[in-house]
Amino acid sequence: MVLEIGHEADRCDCNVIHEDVVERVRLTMPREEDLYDLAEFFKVFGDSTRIKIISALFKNEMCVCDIAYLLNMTQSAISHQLRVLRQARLVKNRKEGKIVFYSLNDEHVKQIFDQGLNHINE
Amino acid sequence: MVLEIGHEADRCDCNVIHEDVVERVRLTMPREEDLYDLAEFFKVFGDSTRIKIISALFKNEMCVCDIAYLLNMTQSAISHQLRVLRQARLVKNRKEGKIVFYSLNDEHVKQIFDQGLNHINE
DNA sequence: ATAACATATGAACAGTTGAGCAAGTATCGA
DNA sequence: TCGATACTTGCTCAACTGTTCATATGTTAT
Repeated sequence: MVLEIGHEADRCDCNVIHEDVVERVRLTMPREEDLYDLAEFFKVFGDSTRIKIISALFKNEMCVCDIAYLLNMTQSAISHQLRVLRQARLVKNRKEGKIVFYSLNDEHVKQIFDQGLNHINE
Repeated sequence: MVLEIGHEADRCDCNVIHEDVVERVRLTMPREEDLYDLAEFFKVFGDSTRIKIISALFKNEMCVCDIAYLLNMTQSAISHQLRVLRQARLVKNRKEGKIVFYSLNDEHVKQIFDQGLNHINE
């Protein structure tokens, strides 16, 4: 098999390659960077503490302390996770004196959450 | 504040708790176990290698070697990740002699994938 | 049988991540 | 101004995860 210059087959250690299929697929795939961002996005959903927080905020905005109480975890742990959710733009907050209320910040979240539930319940 | 017997406020180290809100939220939340499974499910999407594999399989079924070639990774690495995807019931495979072809196994996957893309592109 | 090859798997290792602790910031009330 | 309180953040460590290497399994051709 003739490899083109610069062809990225350095690590692939097998021979049966359906070149036509691979190249066709390559054309349809999103940019590498977008796929990376997408994985980062789903990573945020991939932790049970964060999923619980998201699930809780569907019903009501809540302050950090309420969430810590609800989930029986330290305020620090919740605050750390809220930061992750904030950075992913999944939650927003408003301040009322000392108290910070968090709520969801995205319309897609509920749909993604529910479709995930569909999958695990089928 | 009076704590009920067996109340799970052991680790919460603050005082301002909106009990009514918290208890109302608690009633609407899915079972702990389902939330755990949901996090496990999203964890599978939270790795760029697996996202690339999923993204590739939208277009065509492919053998392990094709995927390794496409992503310029070792066959072993791909095989390991395909196992994760298989265990999450996201892909299925069919065997043709020595070659194993993988394809997607779920209708929700495309929707979840696309809604994730919506989020990062907004 | 034996060789060749596509894929799977186990162990090891590096890198990442979540939680707790302790210290810090910001706001309120006295 | 001072203490109390709601929250945030830096650090550390144990636990987890993805990749590689070496090896095993299963299929085909000779």
